Amino acid sequence: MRSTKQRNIILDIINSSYEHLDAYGVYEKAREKIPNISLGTVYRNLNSLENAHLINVIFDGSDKLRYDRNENHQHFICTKCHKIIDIYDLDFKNVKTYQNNLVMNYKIVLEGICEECQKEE
Amino acid sequence: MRSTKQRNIILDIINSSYEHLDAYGVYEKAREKIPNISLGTVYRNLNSLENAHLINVIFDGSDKLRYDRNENHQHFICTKCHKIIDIYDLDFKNVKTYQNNLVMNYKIVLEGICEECQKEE
DNA sequence: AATTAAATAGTAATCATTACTAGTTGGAAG
DNA sequence: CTTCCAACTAGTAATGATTACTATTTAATT
Repeated sequence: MRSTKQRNIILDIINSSYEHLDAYGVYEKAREKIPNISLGTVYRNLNSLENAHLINVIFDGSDKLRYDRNENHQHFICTKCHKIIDIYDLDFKNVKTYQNNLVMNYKIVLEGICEECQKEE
Repeated sequence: MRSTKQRNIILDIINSSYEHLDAYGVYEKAREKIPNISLGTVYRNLNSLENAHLINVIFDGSDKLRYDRNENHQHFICTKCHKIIDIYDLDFKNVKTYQNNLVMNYKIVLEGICEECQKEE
């Protein structure tokens, strides 16, 4: 992965934001620095940065993905308005509520490379 | 939520399958029972069943969502081929591997209704 | 049996994301 | 420093999963 002006700016936007931006939001912020940056470039870099484990994707239940810093924390996601709240103090012994948010269920996903894909190439 | 033939069959397909079907896969299985069922009906019912917490959605990193039984278990998802593996014996003390799958990172999401949305109606 | 809101089939529309193309550039190797 | 080329970019077109729409049907209550 080469270091380009576009990629560095996109990574910086994600790392310095606490807004859980979607691709278009990143695009808008990136245009402040590079006015003619292409939306396709933003998508391509968000994907490659995610593959390189430099940023994270969040599926919030809406039709668009959101992007997040690569920092150890968890999320509460509202199933009505799709708001994302960062969690730094998760206590699994009592998760019926988190602060004043009502928790209905939780999901744990391990991500990685499966046995078959490890064998390839 | 009314009980319809279509909705009951869709719920039954999800509950009796271990394949983590996507919407089109559910549609294909549903057509075996109701040949002229509409794809829109499948999408609409998958959404309403999920809102009613009768089934679960899984985001596997691909461009389509997948649907799962509402049963307490977790998932390993391969970031290369998007394979989903059910986990019934998650041990958080050692998650560098799960069986022979290499775990790169994990995500925990609490889902529910945020403080603001609880106030509404 | 009448009523009506919710659901359906079939089709059209949306729009987030990806693909494509011609031109540009990072950075490795001489 | 120059050459070189795979990786990258801007701009635009295409894709396709999902949702919206409309006329008709139906669950289930009174």
